[in-house]
Amino acid sequence: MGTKDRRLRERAQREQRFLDKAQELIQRDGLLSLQMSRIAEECDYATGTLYQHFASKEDLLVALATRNCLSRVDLFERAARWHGPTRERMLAIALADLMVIREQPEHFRLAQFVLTDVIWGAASPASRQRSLEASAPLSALTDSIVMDAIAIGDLRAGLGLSPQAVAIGPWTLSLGMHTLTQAGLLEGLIEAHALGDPYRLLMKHLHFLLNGYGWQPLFDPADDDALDALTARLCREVFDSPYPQAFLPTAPTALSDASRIEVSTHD
Amino acid sequence: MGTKDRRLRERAQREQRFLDKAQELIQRDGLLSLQMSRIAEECDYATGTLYQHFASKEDLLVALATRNCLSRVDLFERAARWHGPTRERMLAIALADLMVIREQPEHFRLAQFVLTDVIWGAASPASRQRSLEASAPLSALTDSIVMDAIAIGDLRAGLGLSPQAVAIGPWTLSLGMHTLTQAGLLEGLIEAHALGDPYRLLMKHLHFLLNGYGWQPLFDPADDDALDALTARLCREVFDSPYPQAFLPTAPTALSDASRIEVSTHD
DNA sequence: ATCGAATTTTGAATCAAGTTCAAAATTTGC
DNA sequence: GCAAATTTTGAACTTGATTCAAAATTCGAT
Repeated sequence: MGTKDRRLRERAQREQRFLDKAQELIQRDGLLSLQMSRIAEECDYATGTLYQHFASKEDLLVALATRNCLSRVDLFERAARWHGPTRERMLAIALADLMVIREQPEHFRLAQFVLTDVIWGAASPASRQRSLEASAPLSALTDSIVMDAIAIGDLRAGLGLSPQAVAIGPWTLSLGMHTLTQAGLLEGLIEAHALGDPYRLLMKHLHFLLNGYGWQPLFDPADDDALDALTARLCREVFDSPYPQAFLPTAPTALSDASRIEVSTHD
Repeated sequence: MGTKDRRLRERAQREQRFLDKAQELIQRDGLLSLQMSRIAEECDYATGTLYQHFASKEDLLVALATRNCLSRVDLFERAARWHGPTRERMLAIALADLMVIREQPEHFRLAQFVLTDVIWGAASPASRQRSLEASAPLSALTDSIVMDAIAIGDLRAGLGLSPQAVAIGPWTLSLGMHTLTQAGLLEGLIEAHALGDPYRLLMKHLHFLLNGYGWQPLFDPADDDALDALTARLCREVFDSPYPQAFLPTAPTALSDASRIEVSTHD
């Protein structure tokens, strides 16, 4: 029954092509102007065929976000399985996230859009389920770091929290910072108050949080040089990746009127 | 020239009515099924009249989110101007956020949706500007708490960060946690690992973060009773509000299979 | 009070996409 | 080689945002 297999394989390939094309169109024209008929057309298929794969536009978006999620697993694995101090492994996870976002900001915007109840709620339960399953490995990896840290003694057992509950802290901190950054909500603040690069800011806050947990060895985020050195080393040793330009402290520009406080949306 | 004034006032009133109705419809049928024509119709106006106020549906949504933001200012002010330790005032800000979200989860979902580049990008620059301005007072209030803390000595000056940069930490932590919670992404984890209420979890992580800053007086988040006592006291003293049910530790239910890790979407 | 200009309101018409589905094309099993 | 089963097609349908010419209202001056 090789024929059956072949057809299934071809079908799966086509699905990937659709997703590739969707990705491409989003990258080119933005999420806003993504059209189902366009995706099909540019793949030389009829619209109806596209609907054979995805029950709705929302479903397609969720599927795309899910695939993006899966594509991140290997990067996270490198971070989690790296042979280094547990605290640095946790930072490496955040760094992995960060690298992806810098390379492909649309991935994050899509994920953000998909998490919206408008989209999430309109997607089919099956798509949602698949999406949830795709992210399980990612949280499992971060959880394992916390467990290692407790086992080794880098992290005082307990804290009154399960390992999973601890892992949620850095996760939410990153998520929140990325959300603000992507929305451009920090730009006003950054200019007005010379906050420096938002990702550098994220790394600092992560260190503060880890310090708060008492995660050994403690680190002083105020020491910019040490922060740079550590971040650069992790990029190199864990990811063979150059130290991201974006992290360098912003060149001191002429400060604009400090009374101008620009932004937020506190919820 | 009272006539001109009256017309302007009436116009503004009508705009509020439109927003009220939009809010109501969202609450009733969800953001997904909000229709422009419906809003107009239920206010006994023609669709075109609605478009006299809002250039597009996106504009209306941004305007609504902006108004919600403004409505929160007084709550934040109570927190920021409360006569208590700076650390507790900062917690009160987070608590204010939390109370709003529990009372009106749609407010948060709307804000989340609006921050999406699909909506934000489609809104008019004027709407965006107004929205940014509306949130400035909120960040100004939190910033002022940080500045007070530094002035009093509760927070070691510096940390290598400006007051604004410090304030961004708790903000992002809250934002991220709310995002996960709203999306229902924690539900699987919570059941599987008995995390307890997500908002209780948020309060704990906030304490860890503040401890990480060295914000005096330090607090041990592992002490559930003390956490409850503190949270309850703040609710009462700052907001005259009863201690939210939701904060109580979840009743120990039969734990489901601990190997089942359900969720995430790490970005 | 009345008239014509200016402004505002109206809602049917327009337009844009997402979605469907009956007909056409293709594949399968015999 | 053929009929049943499956898949593909894309024009038609549907929904809902947006527009805009006509109708109604307000205004300012006489």
